[in-house]
Amino acid sequence: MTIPDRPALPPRDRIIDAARDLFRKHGVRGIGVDAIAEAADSNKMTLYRHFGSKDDLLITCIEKAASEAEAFWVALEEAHPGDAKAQLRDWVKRAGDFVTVDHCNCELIDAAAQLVESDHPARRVIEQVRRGQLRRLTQLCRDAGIAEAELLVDALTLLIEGARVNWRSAGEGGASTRFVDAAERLIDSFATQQRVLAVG
Amino acid sequence: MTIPDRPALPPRDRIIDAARDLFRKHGVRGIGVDAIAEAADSNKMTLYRHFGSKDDLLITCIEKAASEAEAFWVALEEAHPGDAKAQLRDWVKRAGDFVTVDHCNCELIDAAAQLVESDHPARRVIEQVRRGQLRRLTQLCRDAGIAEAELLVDALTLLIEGARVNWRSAGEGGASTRFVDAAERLIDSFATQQRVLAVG
DNA sequence: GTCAGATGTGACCGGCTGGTAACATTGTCA
DNA sequence: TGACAATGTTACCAGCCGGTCACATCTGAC
Repeated sequence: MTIPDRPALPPRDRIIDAARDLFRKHGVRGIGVDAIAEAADSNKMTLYRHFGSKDDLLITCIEKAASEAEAFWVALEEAHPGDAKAQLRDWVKRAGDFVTVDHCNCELIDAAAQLVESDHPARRVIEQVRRGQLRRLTQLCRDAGIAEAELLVDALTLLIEGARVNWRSAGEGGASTRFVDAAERLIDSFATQQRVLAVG
Repeated sequence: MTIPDRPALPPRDRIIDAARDLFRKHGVRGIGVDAIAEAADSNKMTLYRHFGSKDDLLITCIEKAASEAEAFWVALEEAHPGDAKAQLRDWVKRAGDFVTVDHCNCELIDAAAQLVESDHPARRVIEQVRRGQLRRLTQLCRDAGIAEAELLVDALTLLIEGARVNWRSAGEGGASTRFVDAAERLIDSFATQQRVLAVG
């Protein structure tokens, strides 16, 4: 157990890392603070000195995931400066990895979606992060010349959320590995704008 | 509280109905047997006389949802006898309602997916039900003349699971209302078979 | 009426979990 | 060395929850 490969990290960071990992694997409700502290090679008391409550820890995790998502967009722009179409194509591929690689931090968001009590303090943060992501992706689609950018983004949202859920329940052999293919087809459909009811 | 509009239903059925509703809303982990019994206008003891454990109740709920899904396919065949293309088009529309209407029984399945412990007794049932659904949908696509039926089914799976998750977390205003549009575009794409990398 | 089976009621147990208190340990800086 | 802050350890509390027990109530069949 524990994470012996980064001894230099202070307890607070180790706790956040462990919490993100375990929240992802077991759900927010499925893991206890004791287990988180132990996995972080720390203890419950230190956890509560840094985070006032389990919810507080959860929010911190989400915020860290959000800041990493920020880096995602920066990398996209740096890889294809000024080329929105290339960025969109690259976005699909990276999102595909993002979903199927085990280190998928966004999974935090739907782990937290289990908190159906809509007044949960984490919901606000989650909504804010999600809105930011959607705004950026919509702008990217628009820059890439997609007319109905909002529609495409909604469709891509369904695909990516479905892929995350499916990955967690079905794993390697599941449908989530087809995310990239499906996303590219949708983008094609919106880019060419030729909607015929081909079936029937 | 309680469900006063069906007094004739025996306690066992009321408990199943209440459990499905509450599992859906709060997740399997988020609701207690006491609350289920009370919502069913019954009590915990009667619950445990009919179901050996909470897990047992969960499995019964999933099985009932599965049998209703069976009725779904029967209705589809009756509505368009022998016309696979029409059935596929209708499937999309019905699945769209299925997802966005609050009475979405399939949500049980991903509520149960929170049970990440892979040895949970409900997992077996869930996997079995899911496989059956996929098989039927694949056959329908094939009958409708889709060559790469498995690929299309995987893509539709992602869409529908994403729509369910998104509906729960975002509701009316969310992306899940675009499910039908996205699904039709995907079907078009697979039916016409003309995949050009239109973007870029 | 009465008998049996199903249902309802309240109390209870044990384990887990979020959270706290008190004290011990370590490490660092002067 | 001494002092201080951060961290670790142990024990504990309270509440919730899955599950059980003993007993009361109801209902329909005969």
